Amino acid sequence: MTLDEISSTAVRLMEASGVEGLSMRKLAAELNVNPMSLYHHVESKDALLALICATAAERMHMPPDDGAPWQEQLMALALAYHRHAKEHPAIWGYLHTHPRLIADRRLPIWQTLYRILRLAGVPDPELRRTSDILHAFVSGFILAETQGHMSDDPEEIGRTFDAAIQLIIGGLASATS
Amino acid sequence: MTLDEISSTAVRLMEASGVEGLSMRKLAAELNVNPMSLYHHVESKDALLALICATAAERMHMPPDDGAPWQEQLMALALAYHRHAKEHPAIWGYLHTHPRLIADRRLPIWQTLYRILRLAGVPDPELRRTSDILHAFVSGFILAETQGHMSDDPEEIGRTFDAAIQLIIGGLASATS
DNA sequence: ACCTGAACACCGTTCAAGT
DNA sequence: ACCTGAACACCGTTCAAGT
Repeated sequence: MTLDEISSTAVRLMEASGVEGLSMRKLAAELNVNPMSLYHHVESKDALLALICATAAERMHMPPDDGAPWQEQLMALALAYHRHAKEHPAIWGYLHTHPRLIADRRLPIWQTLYRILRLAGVPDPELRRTSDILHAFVSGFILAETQGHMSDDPEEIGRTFDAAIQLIIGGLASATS
Repeated sequence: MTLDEISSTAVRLMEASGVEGLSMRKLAAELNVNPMSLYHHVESKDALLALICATAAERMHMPPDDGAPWQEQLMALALAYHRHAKEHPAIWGYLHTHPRLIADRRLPIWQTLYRILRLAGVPDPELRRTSDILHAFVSGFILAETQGHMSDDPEEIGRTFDAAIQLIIGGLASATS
């Protein structure tokens, strides 16, 4: 039994029945192993969830720099992030309620966001603050969506997401002009 | 033993040791009562938490209409909300991860926000969407803050919060002009 | 080094019985 | 109507013992 097997089985359980559907005991049963054996590969349940989130954040595919205006690139990044979160709702739901787990600035998401914000004219000393704000905003949106606070109609949610990003773009433009 | 006693004791436990510090069994012990007695006053733990959140949302004090420009009133509302959330971090942490619990449009927070957005020139059919976006943004910010994703320095957090609201104001201004 | 079983200290909640 | 004790079906994790 490897760490990879453990974490991919845990991901399967989460995708099947949410974070609350993942327990160390169920995970062990799924792997035909004693619950305590897991603790030889992972320090705790929290550590396992942190590992799963870190892996998901690392693997997230980022849109490349296509030379388009920053407004378009920011919209593309937001849409990619949103799509990714919707494809793995359990993991990203957990991650957005534990924002520490995505704090590592070397992650592709932050590198890409920094590049686009520089393009938008955000000065270097403001990059950290501005990227924190934008990520908090998008996190809050996705959390509201996954918790069913938004409309039930996916098209209306799409329009609302668009409007949200347009609002951010307008705000950034007015701050840097 | 009344519902009020139950919920105010539950709030005390939450403020002392977070949501995870509240259990039906500890709550019963605190009230010198059998754990099962609680279920004669409350349907479930979730229902109790929903009641606590609803009460907190209703009681939130809103800044009055002082005739100031919408930008100032929106900033004042955001600051009041932020302050309130910081004073009761456990309740608002739970509420922001369960946004359904603040969905009731009759709550003072929504009434006030609608009034200010109308002042800002947001057309009536857009009020619902725009207020959802703004609330999601502020929720995401507060969640990031309470989870320790933001800076440790309260002054820096204050500056970041200011910048966040200025960004929203700039975005609203560019959308309605 | 890796795995195990028994146990500890908890949970929320059901159910039948008491007053 | 309100409260109770015992029980059910779970948790995460510690610890001592096995190979």
